[in-house]
Amino acid sequence: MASTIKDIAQRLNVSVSTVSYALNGGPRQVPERTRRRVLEVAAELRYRPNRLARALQGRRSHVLGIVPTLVAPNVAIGPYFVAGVNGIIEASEAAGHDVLIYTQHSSFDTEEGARGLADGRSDGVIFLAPTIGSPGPAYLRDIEFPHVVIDGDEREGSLTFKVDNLAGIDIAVGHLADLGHRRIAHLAGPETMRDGIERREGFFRAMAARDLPIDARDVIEAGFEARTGRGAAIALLEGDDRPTAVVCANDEVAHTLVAVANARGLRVPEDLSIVGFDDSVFAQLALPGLTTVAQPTARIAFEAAESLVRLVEGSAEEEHRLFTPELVVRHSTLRPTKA
Amino acid sequence: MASTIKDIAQRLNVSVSTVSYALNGGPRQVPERTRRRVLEVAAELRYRPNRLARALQGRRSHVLGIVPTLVAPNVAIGPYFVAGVNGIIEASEAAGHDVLIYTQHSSFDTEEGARGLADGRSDGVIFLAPTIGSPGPAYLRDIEFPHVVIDGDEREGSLTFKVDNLAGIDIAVGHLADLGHRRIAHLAGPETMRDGIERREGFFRAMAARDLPIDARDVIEAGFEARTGRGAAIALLEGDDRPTAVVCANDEVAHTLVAVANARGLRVPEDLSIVGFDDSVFAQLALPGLTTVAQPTARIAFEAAESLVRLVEGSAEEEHRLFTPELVVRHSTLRPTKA
DNA sequence: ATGAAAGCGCTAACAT
DNA sequence: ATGTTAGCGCTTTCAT
Repeated sequence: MASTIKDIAQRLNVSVSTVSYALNGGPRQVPERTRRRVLEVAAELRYRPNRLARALQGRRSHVLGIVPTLVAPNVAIGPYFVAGVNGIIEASEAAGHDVLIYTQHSSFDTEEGARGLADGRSDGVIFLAPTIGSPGPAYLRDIEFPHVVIDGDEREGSLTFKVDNLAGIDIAVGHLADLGHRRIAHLAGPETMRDGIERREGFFRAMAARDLPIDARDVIEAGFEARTGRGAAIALLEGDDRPTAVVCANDEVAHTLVAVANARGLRVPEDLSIVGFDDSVFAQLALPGLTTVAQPTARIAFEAAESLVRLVEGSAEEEHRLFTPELVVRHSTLRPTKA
Repeated sequence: MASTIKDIAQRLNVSVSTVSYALNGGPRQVPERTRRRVLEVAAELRYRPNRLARALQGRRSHVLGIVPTLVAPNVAIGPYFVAGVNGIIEASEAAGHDVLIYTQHSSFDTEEGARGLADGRSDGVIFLAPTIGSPGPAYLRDIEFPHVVIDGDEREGSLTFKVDNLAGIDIAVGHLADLGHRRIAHLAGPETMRDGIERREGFFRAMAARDLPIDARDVIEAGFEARTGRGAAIALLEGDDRPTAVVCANDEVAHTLVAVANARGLRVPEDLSIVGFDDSVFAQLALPGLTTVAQPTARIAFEAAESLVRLVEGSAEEEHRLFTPELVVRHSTLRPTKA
């Protein structure tokens, strides 16, 4: 059995409050001599503070919760998730918080499940790319539990952080159009996620803005994962009448498209130009290096976590931050070869 | 202010115990009628259980802690860490636990810091590739706090899980030797980490077992990251008298070596064969596809987490599991070209 | 059947 | 200066 401040107090014949103050160095003064003896006995007894008890009493756990998207069993392995978690961890560490990952993600889709988030174990939570209509953020807003949303809906009462998807897709399409492409396709993200919807919308707008026609066969839902994108990639490339360039919903799908294209004997970028979205760690390692719309995922998450910390501490400025993406040109895009 | 069972009890003029039993469905019987009314009022008051209080009382938090290695600020971004965390999350979810990442990693290197791990917030912790001599595992063993160690020292009193590094390097060297390479180099991992040490040791043994000489210039410490490996890669390749093949401490270093080799005008695998270690997600996407020693990182972590759960629950079998790696041959290795 | 009360380990307000 | 005590929200033993 681990020892407690009570054990220390008994050994020294002092009160628990004295021990508590000695251990914490305040707020009440404790004579140096007593303080030292407390510390000695604490070491001797291998005392370690129970942060659970402290959190219960102080109503502060110093933990930030992360609610992963409800997408797949392997969420935690995607580069987007990883970058986000990394940013959150960095910010948390700086703020003296630890990070709790709510793993029971299958249940967060119901209010029932969302209730489990505000359970005292975290001071606030971060939704990482919640699916559209997920009741979590709305529920937490109702009960006024501190939370921020990354890449989700900009609802009132929630702090939100996301990349400017419209602008991102616009520079992607612009880049391809500048190279001379006219038939440009889009492997779209899931309709169940904000980023998916906005990028698709952005594609339509960017094409329209340039008076570029969109072939009905050229917009196919591909999801956000390699696994889900394969079928769409195959469908897009079958037959000889195909686009000369593709804007993908994210890098993972873009990599898959490269692989599928290669398997079909198409060379990238000579026969097909491909643009990704995210600039995940893979993008530069891949062959060819992927031209992609870079979003500062880790920094977005970092700032979201920082805001959450402020929110927890009471300085509650509502904000909806939009981060500006940038095009990174590598080697998966080229002017179309004259047929 | 969030409502508590006390609020519910007052509203209904029943005792808190009745409410508690009604809410939890036991262990004591509560008349159906009362039970329903409790549930109604609970919903009305937006009651949600405080798991902190429950954990304090029940001495079980249902949280597994992860202690990341003390390596770099960006630990959480490496594919190894990611795979490990993913495995842990999967296992935790299945066991009904959440996952707490202890982010204050700068401090775990001292016993002082290690003490902060057994703070009641987690039922047990998982060390993910702790540095050699890190006092954490030893300390937790002393205070008998449940913990498991992945890719660390096999110390008594701790459950350990790791890949068979010696065997892994042996098949890597064997593969290269079979191809006909004789001058094989090793970009070694850090001496501060178990995997680094064992793989280096494995390299010496595997070479000796095949009567292959090792040039003193051909074993260079490169760390486990792209950042740390670059210098070593450059040093290894400078001059014309260089090895024909290199066994790298892990995939990240191998990818860096490929990049450095390309920058020097060397083609992989024609001019230089490269073997990695891990089979991280990058390995197959990279160009050329990386020949590497695959270790089931996620599964190792998964099983470690499962064992930890059992340990927490009292079935304490000491174990030191060794997982068998496998060679995955892709396109970064080839027989040496006759000079 | 159900209420009262102890106690998990801690902090801090309230004595003295 | 320091001790006593009331909670934080919950579970569970002990009474009734």
